[in-house]
Amino acid sequence: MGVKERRARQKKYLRQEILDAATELFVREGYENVSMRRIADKIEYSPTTIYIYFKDKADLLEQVCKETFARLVQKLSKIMEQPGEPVERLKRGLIAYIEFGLENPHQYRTTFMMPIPEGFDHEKYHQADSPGMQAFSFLTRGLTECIKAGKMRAMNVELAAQTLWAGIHGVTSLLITHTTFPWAGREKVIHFTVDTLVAGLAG
Amino acid sequence: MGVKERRARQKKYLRQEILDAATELFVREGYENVSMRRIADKIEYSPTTIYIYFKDKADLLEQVCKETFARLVQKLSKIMEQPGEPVERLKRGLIAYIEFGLENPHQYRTTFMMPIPEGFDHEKYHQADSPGMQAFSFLTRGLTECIKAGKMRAMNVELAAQTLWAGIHGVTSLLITHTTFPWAGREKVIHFTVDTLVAGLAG
DNA sequence: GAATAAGATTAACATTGTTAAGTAAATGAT
DNA sequence: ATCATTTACTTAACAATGTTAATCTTATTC
Repeated sequence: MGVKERRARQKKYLRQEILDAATELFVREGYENVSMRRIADKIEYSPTTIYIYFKDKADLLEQVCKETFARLVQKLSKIMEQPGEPVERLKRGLIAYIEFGLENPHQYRTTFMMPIPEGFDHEKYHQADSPGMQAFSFLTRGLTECIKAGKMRAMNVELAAQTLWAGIHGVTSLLITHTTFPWAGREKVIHFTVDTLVAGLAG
Repeated sequence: MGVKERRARQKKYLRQEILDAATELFVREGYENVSMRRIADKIEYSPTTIYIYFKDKADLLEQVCKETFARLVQKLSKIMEQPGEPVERLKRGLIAYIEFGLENPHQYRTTFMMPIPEGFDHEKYHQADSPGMQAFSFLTRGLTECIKAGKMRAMNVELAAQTLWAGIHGVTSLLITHTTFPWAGREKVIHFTVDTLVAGLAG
């Protein structure tokens, strides 16, 4: 009676295959430049098959981003688990975030830079276990550690974390969007921004 | 023999009328949600007429944004001309930038948050007299004044300005995109970010 | 008044996301 | 084993999009 399970397995397999094809195309050419028909061609199914597994194109993208940001959370986890000076660790986390964004510009753009589609479930989106929120919680935790260790003054941690997020999101998104701007060197800008933010918070 | 001039005037008039219609629709509903046909309907011309005055939809948007950011430059000019303590003036400028972005979210998004279309004239885009670059130059000038007045340590002004831009762009774009995020108060976040950035630079 | 040029329109194309209807095969029930 | 049903998928089509080519209309020029 493993019939149902085999079917479920097959379904899951195709779903993942669609997801992989979509990921590759989205990453390479960007969401807007990839049509449902192109994705379908890639996996050699008809376009409408995708709609059996995903509600629509936006849903497909959402799932792609979910996968990507699970990887970010993992990356940040590893950094935050490491022992050592908490301010340095926080800085490493901030830089890791920025680098991740630059390595996955399309996913970063769609998750953090695109308008949240109307009729979207905001509750769900900002739930504590969503990848975005998990990533954000590294900031508050990192800051709290710094304060506890006496390396930073006491402050409104939530507010400070939001400012940190604004800062690192700012560099990331600008570097992604304005690739041809005469930057004073990508690495330089990244490190100077992180240093400035942390110095500003340390007070 | 004022015929040619009258014609030119009429052409200019219709061009502006298209621009105004497009602006209103873009601002109200966002670039992607406005079709060329809708714009044409609004001014009671056929859709193809727009193509006589503008290369394509992207060009139309570009002109709309140009107009908007001329206004930003004006706003920043006024602030920077005012006398007073240079650090406070710089802060006021930063906050004005953020507020302008929040007041014109669609234009801000399309100018600073959207991928620069391929085959775009980067030379032209990052020319010194483009509105974006003019706005940016307020940062370097503001910083230089602070250093000259001995209120800030000597530093790589270009690099510091880019970090400032990253910071204020970060808050602006995040507040635009993630309206439902549990912010610790918009005003609070804005001011705390500006204060943190400036404090970090002052050193 | 005829020729010419400019301005605006009609019709159409290719492409998009998406849905409704239909088909074929695997599964379940009798 | 046969019939009915569910499942997986496809074909065909729709409505909307940006954009172009061809055409018509109107105004200017000679």
